[in-house]
Formats: sequence, structure tokens, C-alpha cells
Amino acid sequence: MFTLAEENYLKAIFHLENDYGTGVSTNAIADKMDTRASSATDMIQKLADKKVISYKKYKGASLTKKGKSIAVNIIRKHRLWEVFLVEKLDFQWDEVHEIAEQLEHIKSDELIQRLDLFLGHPDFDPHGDPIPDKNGYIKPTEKKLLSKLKKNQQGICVGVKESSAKFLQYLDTRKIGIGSSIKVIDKEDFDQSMTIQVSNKQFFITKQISENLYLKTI
Amino acid sequence: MFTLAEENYLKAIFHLENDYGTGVSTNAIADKMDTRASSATDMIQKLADKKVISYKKYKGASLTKKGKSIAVNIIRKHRLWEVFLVEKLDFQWDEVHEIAEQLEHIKSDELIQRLDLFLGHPDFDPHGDPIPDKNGYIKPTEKKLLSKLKKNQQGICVGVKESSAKFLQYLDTRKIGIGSSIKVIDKEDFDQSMTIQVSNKQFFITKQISENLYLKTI
DNA sequence: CTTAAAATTTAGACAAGTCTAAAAAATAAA
DNA sequence: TTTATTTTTTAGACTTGTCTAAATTTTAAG
Repeated sequence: MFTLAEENYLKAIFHLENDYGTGVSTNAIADKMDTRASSATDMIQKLADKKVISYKKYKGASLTKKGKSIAVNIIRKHRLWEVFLVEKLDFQWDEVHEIAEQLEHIKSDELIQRLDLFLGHPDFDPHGDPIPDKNGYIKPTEKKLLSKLKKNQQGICVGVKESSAKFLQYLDTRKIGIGSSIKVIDKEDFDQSMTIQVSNKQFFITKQISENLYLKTI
Repeated sequence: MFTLAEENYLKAIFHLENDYGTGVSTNAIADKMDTRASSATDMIQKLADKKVISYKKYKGASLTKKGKSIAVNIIRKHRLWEVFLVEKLDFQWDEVHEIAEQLEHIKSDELIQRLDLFLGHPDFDPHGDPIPDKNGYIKPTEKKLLSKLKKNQQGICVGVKESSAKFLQYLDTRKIGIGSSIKVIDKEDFDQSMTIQVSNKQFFITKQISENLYLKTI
């Protein structure tokens, strides 16, 4: 069995490997976990002892098959709970992350199976992230960062990369959400800022925004 | 803020005060928490420092107003989650206790408020225990242990004192549940065993059973 | 009322997870 | 390639919650 801290480290390493490729540095982990490198080292060694990551001193860490399966299961629980909070309890998409961070650690396979059924086996969470199935399989989806689009290209918003309340509220005030149609009206070369059109309205957005919105291009 | 361990101690002390009166002994707490008296002493001192119990060395502990309010809130959460598990996820009443033990520690007032609404403000959990309202008020209910009834008296089962899976399954096999009509057909003087009638069928039950069933007498 | 038994507390230790400070290894720069 | 910088690890300490063993207090018995 894994402690709360161990589960959170596994999840962090999973996300880091996903975002930046295999072999995660101690500093990256410490950073993500908002802790010190020395603490990360301690935990990395413990997780390596438990065979959920492979690790060579000074050479970074990678999830083993077992470690990945545990991480994916936690992510599955997190995303299912987010769907529950939004669909059943009428929370807004910017309010659910912290609560789901707690709920994801509830231990009961039966609970998750029934929750999944109750929610109608959803494929995506409220932020557009795919929900792994009970075997840990994550359906690959073609999505592209808005920042990758060129002038005059367009797409449908299918997800957000960052899901902080602040960012989601920013999107809310501009009526941007999952399903919104977004077109690049203009793109500035030197700072990557854009003018985009969302249902008849035009906005100016910085690179920081366009790098956190996923689109399915048409 | 209180740790998981602290919350569990507060809950235990609340239940002990409820069952056996104010001023709870260290041993009783240690017993309920399945730990050693020395560990209980340590925690008691910590809780006293935090002003959630009043405590004099060697003289037992009692919840303060603040401590009681925290304990009742945890119990409210526990019971609401039990309703959710049974009503929405179709769990059986003997399957929900352990999961609710985990869910009761999720921290979010908003969550509980919305869950309560989602469930239609239930008054009782699946075991017949009253659900405290958001101010911590517990509606007093007149209920009597089956063991207190005399021959030929009868009532409706409104709750169980013990809610272990084993006991609940025992009841299930005899088709006894909340709402069952129970009549004392005969009562043995020397060991308090009973013959009871539940919808046309008669059962022989020991004192241990009759002391864990709450009835509303007719 | 004095002693024996039971209950409770204290003392000291340990595991988990964190920290700071210092040492060691890897990487980058001159 | 030697030095400087950054990254990572180790050493030692602290907190929480637990334990065993011993000391103390209370309660019960004679």
C-alpha cells in the first residue's frame, strides 16, 4: 500500500514524464511537489526500493510499469471525481481541482467502478483531460496547442493545459470553454501574442494563454 | 486545522461521551482507537492544548464546545457520504462504513453543502443514525433498544447500534432492516435471549443482537 | 488504613516525511 | 582540461504519531 505522499510523488513523476519525456530530474520533482531537492531524493529512494520507479543516483527517475499503473489509477480517480463534482454537484470547472486532489486518494476499487457507472463512463473530465479506463488505458486524442496555430487557422477548444482557478476564471470572463470555436485572426511574430475570435468577439491574448489551450483543428 | 488522527480521536471521544456519559477515560479512548493508553495520553494532551477537549491528568477527557462542533461535523460528513453511497451508487448498507471513514475527512464545506442538497437533505443515514444539520444540531429521536422491550411489545426497526458488516449481514439473512416490524414473542429471563417475529417469521436471537437494534415502539 | 491492583502518565525510542547545511558528482565555462 | 557552477545526495535534526517499559497516581481490597 502507498502513503498519500508516495501517491502524490508518483502522480507528479507521471505528469513530468508525460510533459517532458522519460527520466525526470530530482529538481523537477522537488519543484512540482513544492518541496526541497533533499526531500525529493529521500522519496525517490524510497519509491525505487518499492520498485515503482527506476532510478540511478544523479541520473533521474522513471516510473516502472507498476508505478505507472498506480499513477494512472490516481489520475483516473481524480478526473472521475471532477466529473462528479461538476455534473452532479454543479460545481464550476475552476472549483473542483483541490477537492479532487483529496478525493483521488480514497481507497476503494468498488467505489470507483460504481462512480464511473453512475457518471455514465465519461471519457473526459471538465477540463478536457481524458479519463483512463479501468485498465489504465488512455485513449489518444489529437489536440494541438493554440500557440501552434498560424494566422487564419481555427479549431474547437477541447482542453486546457493549466487548470488553475485563476486561468479558468480568465477563460470564463471571455466566454472561452470546452467546445468554444476559436480562430486565429492575427499573430505577432516577436512575442507570439495573438488576436483570436471567439463567437463574434475578438480578444488579444498573450503567449502564456495560447500555450495553455488545446484545440482540435478543423 | 486538524490532522486525520486528531479528527479520529475527536470522533471517538464524541461517541464515547454519547454512549457512556461525559468524562471519558484514557483506556476507553485507547480501546476505541485500537491503540495504546500511552498513545492516547499523548493525543489527549495535544487536543487539550488545542482547546478542543478539557482534561485534567488522571481524570478523563471531555469535548469542549469547539471540539464537539468539529466531531459532529465529521459525523455529519460520514453519514451524508453513506447516504450517497447507498442511494446513488447502490452500495449495500454493510459495505459503506469503511469508505465513509475515508470520505468524512475530505475538507470542503462547499462540498458537503452541495452533497447535502444533492441527496435532498436526508435526515438519517442507511443505518438509521440521524444526520446532524449544518449547525451541528441533531434532532432527538425516540428510539429504544429491542433488549428493553418486554414480551408481546412491538415496534418498527429504526436503527442499528453496531454497524459492522458482520452484524448487518446477519440482519440481512433474516430480512431485518430499517422499517421492519418486530414483535417480542418470548423473552428468556436468565440470559435475555428472545424469540421475535419479523413479518410472519419467528427467530431466536441472543442478547447481543437485541442490544444492537433500535426500535420505535408502537 | 495500608497494601495490592489497575489505570494513567512519563521517558525514551522509532518510522515517515520534511528541513538546513555541507559534501559529492555532473555539467558548463574559461 | 582545469575551474566554476549547478545539481544531487548525504548527514543530522525536527515533528507527528506510534510503541515499550518504567514510574506514578488512583482505586479497590483486605
